Formats: sequence, structure tokens, C-alpha cells
Amino acid sequence: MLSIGEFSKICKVSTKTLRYYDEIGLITPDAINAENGYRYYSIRQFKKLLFINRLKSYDFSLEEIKALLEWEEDQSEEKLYAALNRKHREIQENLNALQYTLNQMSNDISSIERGVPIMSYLDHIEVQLVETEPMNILYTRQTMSSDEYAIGYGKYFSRLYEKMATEKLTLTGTPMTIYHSPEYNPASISIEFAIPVEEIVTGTREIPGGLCAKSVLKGAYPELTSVYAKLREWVEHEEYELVRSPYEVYLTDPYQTAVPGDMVTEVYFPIKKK
Amino acid sequence: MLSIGEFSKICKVSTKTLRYYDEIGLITPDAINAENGYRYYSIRQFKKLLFINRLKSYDFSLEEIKALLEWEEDQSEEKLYAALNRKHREIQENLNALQYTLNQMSNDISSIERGVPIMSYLDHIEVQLVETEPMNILYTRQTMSSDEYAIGYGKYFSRLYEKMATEKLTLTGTPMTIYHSPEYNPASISIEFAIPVEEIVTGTREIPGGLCAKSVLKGAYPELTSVYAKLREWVEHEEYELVRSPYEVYLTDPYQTAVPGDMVTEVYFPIKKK
DNA sequence: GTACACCTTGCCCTAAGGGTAAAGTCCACT
DNA sequence: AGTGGACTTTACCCTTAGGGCAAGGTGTAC
Repeated sequence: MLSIGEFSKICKVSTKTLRYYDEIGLITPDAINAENGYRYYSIRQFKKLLFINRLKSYDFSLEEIKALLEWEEDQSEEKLYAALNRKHREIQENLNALQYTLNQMSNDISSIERGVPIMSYLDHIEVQLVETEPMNILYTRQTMSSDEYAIGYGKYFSRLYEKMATEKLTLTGTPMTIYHSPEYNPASISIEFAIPVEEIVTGTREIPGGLCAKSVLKGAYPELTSVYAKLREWVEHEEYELVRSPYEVYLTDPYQTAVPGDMVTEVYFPIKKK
Repeated sequence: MLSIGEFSKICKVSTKTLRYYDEIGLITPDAINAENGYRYYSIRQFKKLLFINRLKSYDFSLEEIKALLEWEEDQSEEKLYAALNRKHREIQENLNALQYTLNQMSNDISSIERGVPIMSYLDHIEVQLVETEPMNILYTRQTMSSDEYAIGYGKYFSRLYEKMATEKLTLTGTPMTIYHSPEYNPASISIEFAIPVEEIVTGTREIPGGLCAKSVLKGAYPELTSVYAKLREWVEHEEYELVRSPYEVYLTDPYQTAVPGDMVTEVYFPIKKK
């Protein structure tokens, strides 16, 4: 039998960690001296600890590892197999995310090298005051969480296009979304997907024209937040106020546009003077 | 001015987070109502928060971000530039490590598919009882931390080879290392790097032969730990005891062997019956 | 006036241990 | 048998970046 210090040196794991694992029931000493509480490990437990460390390197939490060890005693390799495959996918996604981060960092680094402050793009968002015409739109209004947005985008627009095809409607503009939630609430946003059409049929409605603050975003959608903030700031500063829901018009099709920098989106804030 | 709730919705950051950032002094509200303690943010602070979020996505800690923001006020882009480059390297290393982990996972997954338990390699470490001959070795003894081992390996063996060349010594075996620290202490291990030679000159000594427990490892060095544990267990179980320092013999040159699976290392435990 | 949404502070919680302290224990050496 | 140093025990606080909840105060719309 090995004392905790000996066992820790063999396993290259701190005694603190061993005591912690004992506490959470991950690996308990083979014997405990009842008089002084000293922990004694058998060399056979080395294998278990090695297995724990391997799973840990695969980014399993200690709780998950504990469950896997308990299942292992039932001789069921399947749970382990499934868990490994799941983690493998998770780590792969993680890696992709890191790759993306590295790209963005490189962009920022080269920005600095060119003498351009990192967040300066925010200063270049231009706001124009425009007068819009009334439009007839084919629409569908949906409530969803913001996570589902990307899926919803494809789903609802393709439904609208389908309807246009079956009812032989005539396209008069590019797709747009109208944001009815007054403030951003990620758990539940109410979005109207719409396509301007000529014919007035059931499923279409007219949106009024009027004065709008408008910004054009050339770039990826994450930057839309900035555009909204900028428009808000501008509207307030110029002493206007919002009279209807803001909407976005997608001049480019996100599924057709490979480079995010080529995407063009217009954001409209319908306003009136205070 | 925006209340904390409004600001949080615009920035897509929870109010809790904003209060926390206020507490640690990362970003403080533009104004605080002295009577009721209400926090009010200006829309201009949106940009700062966006910058914070970007740095956060680059895996900077809030403390680091705070320091960067303070430096930013001194108009020094250099600190930021250096920090970004440093993080970029860190993330790159991180990514490489993940890639390695994915590889190992794939190995384990295909092991299971072949019906082989993951840690079964431990059961296949075979221990033999052998009688070794005395050897004359050219040696250098070093104390180092385990981190420095990889560097030391190249450094000290190339010195020994150099000495062999200048003194025209005759090689009689493959390189070996002798571990003099009785237990593993990662901060300071005492290692003897040695090469068997024929001539007896200064800088050589004889190591006695005798009974040894021996295991052969075909594979990467991290598995050496297992071999040591296995040998320890065997020695104890068979009622032997260690009489001198264990040593390893490297039959393959790690710098010449591309695939870790092709590496062959022998581990010897000099023993006697209890 | 009142209902309800919003704001405040304060307290406890997270995962995986690290650091330190006070007290008890083991083993080797005199 | 005594002693010193290495080892072990439990207990308590600390870490990151906030999340959750409670009790109580406040703003605003009707």
C-alpha cells in the first residue's frame, strides 16, 4: 500500500487533488487507517487514475467522468463510446471557433499595423434621413429565440417564396425583416419576415412609408448591433423618436454571398420629430 | 442617458454583468443618481463595451482588459498590439493542443470499435527478470526540473557525443538515462545521461550488473509513467526490492523516429530478493 | 392611487482544486 | 526513549466571471 504522497508522486497528481477526488467520490483510497485517517492507495488504482486523467484531457468534467466510471463497472462500453464521440464533436466545434477567433485577431492585428484603431469602423457608420414609399408585403410573423434566427431565416423566407410561386405573385423588392420587439430580448423576439410584392392578396399587408433614419451595413451580421446602437444614438441626438418597428432590408442573399464583407444590409428606423 | 436595463439590452449584456463590471471598475456608469443609486449609461459607452466583448472573445481576462483600457487612454497602441500578438500565439498553441487531443480521441474511439478497452495497453506491459552485465559508461549528472528534460536530453547527449568524438572513444551500446531521485519530484530531478563506451577514462565509470526487472516500451514517452508503475507493482508483488537507481535505455533515437509507435525504450529496475 | 416593471444591495453558488494554518503522526537517527 | 523533520489530517479562505434569489426601494403608466 502507498501513502497519499507516494501515490501522488507515481501518478504525478497533487495530494490535494487526490483528497478532492476522495471527497467527491471519484476515486477513494483502497484503505483508510481508522485511527489517524491516513489514506492508503494500492498500485492497482494507478490505472484508474490514468484513465481519469485521460478523460480529463478530453475535457470531460469530473462529474461526467464519475458517471462514466460507474457505467464502466457495468461493462458497458457503449456509454463510453457515445460520450467520446459526443466530446469529439464538441472539441471539433471548439476548434473551429478558435480558428475563427484567430482569423479575427489577425484582422485586428493588421488593422493596427496599418494604423487603424480597432473599433474605428463604428465611427464610419453613416446615418441618412430618407423618405420611404409605402410598400405591399407578403409577410409571416414569428416569435422565436435569437438562437433560432439563422434557422428561421431560411425556413420562413423559403415558405414565402414558395407561396409567391404558387400564387404567381410579382416580386417588387428584396427580402426584409421587421423587428417588433421594442427592446432586444434574446429569449423571445417577435420577427416579421417579409417580401415586397405587387399583388394584394390574403397574407399581404401594406406598410406605410414616411421619414426614416437609414444606415447601410456592408459586412457580417454581428456588426448589426453596432448599427442599431448608432441609429439609436443618432435619433436621440437629432431629437427624433421612433414611430414604428425598425426593419432590415437584405440587398444580398446571405446564402449566395461567400465573403461577409460583400453583404449589404439596410437598416431603417421609422421616425418623426419630437 | 440609458438605464442599466436599456443599456444591457442594446449591448446584449446582462445587467448583472454590467453591475459586476462597475464593481471591478472595468466600465462605470456615466452618471449615478445620488439619491437612489440608479446607474445611467451614455450611448457612447456602447463602443467601449463592444471593445471589451471583443477582447473577451480573444480570451483576455477582465483584469487584462482593464489594464489594456487604461493603457489605451495613454494613446499607446503598442501595448494592445503586443498583447494581441501574445494572445494570438497562445490561442494558436491552444489550437494545436486541441488538434492533438482530437487525434488521441480518434485513436481511442477506433480502439473501442475494434473491441479493445481503452486502457488495456497497461495490461500488456510485460516484465522480465534479466541478468545484466557490468557496463562502462561515459556520463554527466544533472539536476533539473522535469520541464527542462526535453531540452536537456538533446543538450547533454550531444555534449557526450562530442566528447566521445574528441577523445576517440568506442561506442558499445545505446544512450541511457539513470534516475537518481528515489521518487518523482517534478521541480528537481537528478538525472544521469550516459553512453556505454569501451575505454576507461576520466568522465567514465562502471555500473555494476546484476538482477533486473525489465520492461520494453514501444510507444511515446508519456506512457513511461505506466511502465514505472507496472514495474513497481511487479517488484513489490514478487517480493523483490530496488537496490540501485532505475535506468532507461533508448534503443531508438527520438530525433530520428517520426512515429511515436516506433520508439523502443527499455526500463530497468535493479533488484534483489527481499 | 395603484399595479407592475425596474432598480438597489446582499448573500450564496458555481469547477477544480491551490494556499495556508494548526494539530496530529510516522520514521529514522541518536 | 527521545527528538527532529517529513508527512498527513481537517478546516477555512481564495480563484473567474458572473447567475440566482430575496428583500426592499423606485419609476412610470393607467
